[in-house]
Amino acid sequence: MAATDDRRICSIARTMEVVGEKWALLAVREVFLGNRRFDEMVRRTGAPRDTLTARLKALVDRGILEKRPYSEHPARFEYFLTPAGLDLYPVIMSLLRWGDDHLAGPDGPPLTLQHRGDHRFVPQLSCEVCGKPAHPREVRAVRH
Amino acid sequence: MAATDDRRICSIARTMEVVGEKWALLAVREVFLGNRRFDEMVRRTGAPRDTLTARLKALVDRGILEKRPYSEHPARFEYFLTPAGLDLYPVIMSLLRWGDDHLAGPDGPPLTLQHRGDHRFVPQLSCEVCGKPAHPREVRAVRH
DNA sequence: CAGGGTGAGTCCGAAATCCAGACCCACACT
DNA sequence: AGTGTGGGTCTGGATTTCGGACTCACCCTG
Repeated sequence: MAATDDRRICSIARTMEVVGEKWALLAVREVFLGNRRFDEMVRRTGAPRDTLTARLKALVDRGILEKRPYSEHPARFEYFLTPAGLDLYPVIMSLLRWGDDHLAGPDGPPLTLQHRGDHRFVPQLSCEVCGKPAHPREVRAVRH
Repeated sequence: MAATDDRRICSIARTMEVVGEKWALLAVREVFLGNRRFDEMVRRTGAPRDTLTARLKALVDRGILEKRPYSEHPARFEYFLTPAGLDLYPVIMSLLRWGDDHLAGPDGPPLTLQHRGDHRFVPQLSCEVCGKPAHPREVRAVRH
C-alpha cells in the first residue's frame, strides 16, 4: 500500500532532466564544433525548428548556453557555451567514444580528433584524484 | 530549394539513438548499482512500468543488457550488462560528475564513490593515448 | 524597383510517446 | 483463505515531436 517513492536521489537523474531531452545534447555538440547559429544547427542536427527553439531556450535558462546578438536590426544571435556548458565536454566525448567503439560502420568513426596538435585524441574515463584510468569494477558506491 | 540534408554523421547522434530515450540510461544506472530486477528498477527510477518494459527490451535488442532467468516456473528475470553495456560506464560517470558539480544541493552530492578502496573517486575525462586530462580547448576535430 | 535569398523563428494538425494507475497471473508465505 | 511479490499488460488521456508551410525584416542583384 505505502506509496513507496524509493526514487533514487541522484546526480545522473538530475543531469538527465537538464540535458536528456531529445536534441539538447546535439545542440550542445554543434556549439562545441563552432556552429553557433540557429539555422546551421537545424541543418546539422536535423531537429525540428520548433523543438530546437524550445531546447535552446531551456539550455539558456539552465545556464548551459548564452545567447548573444551579433547583429541588431536584423536581430541575429549566436549561442555560446557558459562554463557549465563547457563542463559537458566529458559527457559529449564519452558518448562519442561509445559510438565510435560500438556503432562505427566499415569505414571507421566519422570524426577524428586531435589532442594538443600532436596525437590522436581517444576519450577515456579516469579518476581525478589518482589520475589513473577507471573501470567499473574498481569503483564502489558508498551510501552516505 | 535543394533538400539540404547536411545532417552530421556522428557517433554522438548514433549513441543518442540507442541510449537517449527517456529512462534508458537510468535503467542502465540501476544495473550498474546492482539492481537487476524489473520492480526494483521501477521503484528506483520512477519510470512508468510500461516505458521501462519497452526500454529494457530495446536495450537487450541493442546488445547493452542481457536478460537471464533466475527462476523458471514463476518466470523471473535479471538484467546484466554486456561488454557493450559496461562500456557505458564513462557516459554514466560523466553525467554524474556534471550533476555533482552543477546541481548538488546544500548537503553536497547524494552519492559518494570510492576508487580502488582507498580514495574518493572523481570522474574525469582524459586521453587514452597520452594519459593526461583533456580539456575542450586542447582538442581539434579533423574532417576526414 | 522587382525578385530572390537568409536568419530566426512561429504556427499547424497529425503522429508518436509518455504517463498514472488499474489489472493480471503464477506462485510463495502464513 | 488471504496477502504479498515479481513481472509484466492494458487503457485512455496528456504531452511531445514531427515535417512542412508561413512570417517578418533585412540585404543583394540586376
